[in-house]
Amino acid sequence: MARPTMEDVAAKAGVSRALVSLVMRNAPNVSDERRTRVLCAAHELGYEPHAMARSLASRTSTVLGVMVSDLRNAFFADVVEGLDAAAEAAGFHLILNTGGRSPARERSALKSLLSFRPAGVILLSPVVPASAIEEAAAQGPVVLVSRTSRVQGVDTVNDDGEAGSALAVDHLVSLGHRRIAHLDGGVAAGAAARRRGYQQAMRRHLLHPHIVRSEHTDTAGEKAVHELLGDPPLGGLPTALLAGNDFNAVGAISALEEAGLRVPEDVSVVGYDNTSLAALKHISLTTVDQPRTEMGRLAVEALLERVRGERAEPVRHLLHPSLVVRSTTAALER
Amino acid sequence: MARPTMEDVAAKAGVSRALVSLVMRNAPNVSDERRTRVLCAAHELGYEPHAMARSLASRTSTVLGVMVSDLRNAFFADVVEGLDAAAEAAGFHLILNTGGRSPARERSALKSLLSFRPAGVILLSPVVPASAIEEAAAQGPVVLVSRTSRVQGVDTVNDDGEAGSALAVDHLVSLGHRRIAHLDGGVAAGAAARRRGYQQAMRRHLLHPHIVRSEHTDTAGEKAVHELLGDPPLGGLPTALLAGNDFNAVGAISALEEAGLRVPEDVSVVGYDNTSLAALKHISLTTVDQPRTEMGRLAVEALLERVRGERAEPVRHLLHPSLVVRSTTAALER
DNA sequence: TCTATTGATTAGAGCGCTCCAATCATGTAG
DNA sequence: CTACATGATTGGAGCGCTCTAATCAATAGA
Repeated sequence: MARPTMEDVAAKAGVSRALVSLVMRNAPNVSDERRTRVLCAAHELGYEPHAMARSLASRTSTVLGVMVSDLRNAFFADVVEGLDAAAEAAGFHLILNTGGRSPARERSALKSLLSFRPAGVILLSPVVPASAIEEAAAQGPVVLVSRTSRVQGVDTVNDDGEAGSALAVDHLVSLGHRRIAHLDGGVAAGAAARRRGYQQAMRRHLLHPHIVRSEHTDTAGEKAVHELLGDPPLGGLPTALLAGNDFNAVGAISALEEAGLRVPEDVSVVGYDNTSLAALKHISLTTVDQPRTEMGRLAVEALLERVRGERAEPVRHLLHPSLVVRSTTAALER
Repeated sequence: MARPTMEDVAAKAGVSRALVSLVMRNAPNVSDERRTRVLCAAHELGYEPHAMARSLASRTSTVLGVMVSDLRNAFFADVVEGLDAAAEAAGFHLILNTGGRSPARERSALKSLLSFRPAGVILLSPVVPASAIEEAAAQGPVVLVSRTSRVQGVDTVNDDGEAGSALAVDHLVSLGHRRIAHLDGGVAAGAAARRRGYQQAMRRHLLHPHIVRSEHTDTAGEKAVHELLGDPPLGGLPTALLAGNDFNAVGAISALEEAGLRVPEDVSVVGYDNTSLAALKHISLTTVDQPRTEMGRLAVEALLERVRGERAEPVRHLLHPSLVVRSTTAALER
């Protein structure tokens, strides 16, 4: 026997299908007597409304399309948690895709999401061209996370990479450091902002920026330190390092220690992302924390504001990171 | 203007709605001439079929409900990646929920998923009682990942925790170790199997198991080592440790090193899970790897076999882990 | 007494699609 | 030629629901 429908409940409760519909949406103007009768019948039959039929008939959707470029990245997994919590609280559901950082796959993933006519779409660090985003935006509200874009009518939620780097530099300067190098994340998402923030902060303190091209991996961090030690900048070896992310920082630390330099006594190191890695006592890395779950929450909030028609102008959230000071930074010994 | 419907495409192409439907499902027995005409019209209008309407009309679903107990756990994030890849390849979509390890929240999350009448449901390490799983199973196929259950008609996909521990113990024994302790994961999911596997493997080698109650965190690993050092077992301090997971192992290592013991020269340590942590050169932890993405793939496969009616008997996949030997284990020096 | 007024209830159309059965072309054998 | 396949095309019902407008009952006002 198939799952019961509204018709079955109506028959059992001896009312019309429309009344059942009203009760299921707990509309006002239904007598208590009928309401309980319908509710009982529904319960006895194990009836649950059919979300898709409801969506089709009401021409509204409770589904939010989410495309994640890479779920393996703990950052996005955390954002999705925030997304889900906020969506659930508002009675919405997530339909989720991964794009694998391939424009072609992401494009088809996006198309796939749109075929469900979601209330809106949230894209986490997409690599698709702006045109694809524009197309999606023509179908409904779009929120971009960890990606900026000037597409009309698209909201964005980003972490303020510049501010994060500034926070780190300020911290190091306050500890007396003046020769601070940056191990940069290359083309990785967000790396440009971090680099910019570093440069600006250094100039603000009237210090010379020194950037070593690197990547967001521990081996790249090691390699960068080797380069630095092999070919020190004019002013001498840096006394502090701002790594592109935590993995890079850990690599840098192990290379420093191998070279006989102590962290933080000889060199201070700051990471970025506050991954679970950084929190390990064994590593205890000073790092920049981004409010990841909060980013998810804000993304849903922005989307729902549009869905509800409460706002039409685009909003661009730039979230403030915070510095988590642990044991890899110390005052400069003179 | 609203999104175009099949009707619009039919009008534009000068054919009936039914023909458009046939073309969209690329059914046979449609003349090439009409097919291209419909396809052109659809393309010009930017028409895409409405997945929910399609689902409602065809009484079939391309949606798989997925409930994840905790997405922040990298293990599940990886499984979801596998899930998504397999689902996409088969033309299915994921609708995803998180349960936050709370039975109440999970229950409502599950209900929520079922309201979409998915083709089936996949639960990742759910904490809901068997009755809830039974209810879900009454509505359609259910696959359990990282949770065993004897519920009728439910498939399960698990990593073989016993085999993993055995692998680790065998490795240590082959290196000459005989006093091997286990830092156990307590009530964490999967910990019991790992403990069992350790005990069985030790007995098989005619060795005395020694279990230290611990948890899946680095601080717990440290604490466990302190206990071990403060109150050594009868036969003397262990020369090798099998930790409950990688975090625990890292904590154990730092406690050992603090106590002046070298890893692996004095004590070998094996982790479990092969997290990104273990792969860091700085840590380079020997650990047990579970085929996470593969687990996701198998879960979808099992589900779709049921959906397609290819199988009725329950299947219980037990995936074989493998040992990743890195630098925290070495032959016992005598 | 009759008409408004209000609140509770329901019939019926329709959301965008699929699917069955019916129809309409063709060609092919009798 | 007619009869009959065979393949291409279409009308129309219906998936499970919502929503508008209509209906009905009950009370209040004149």
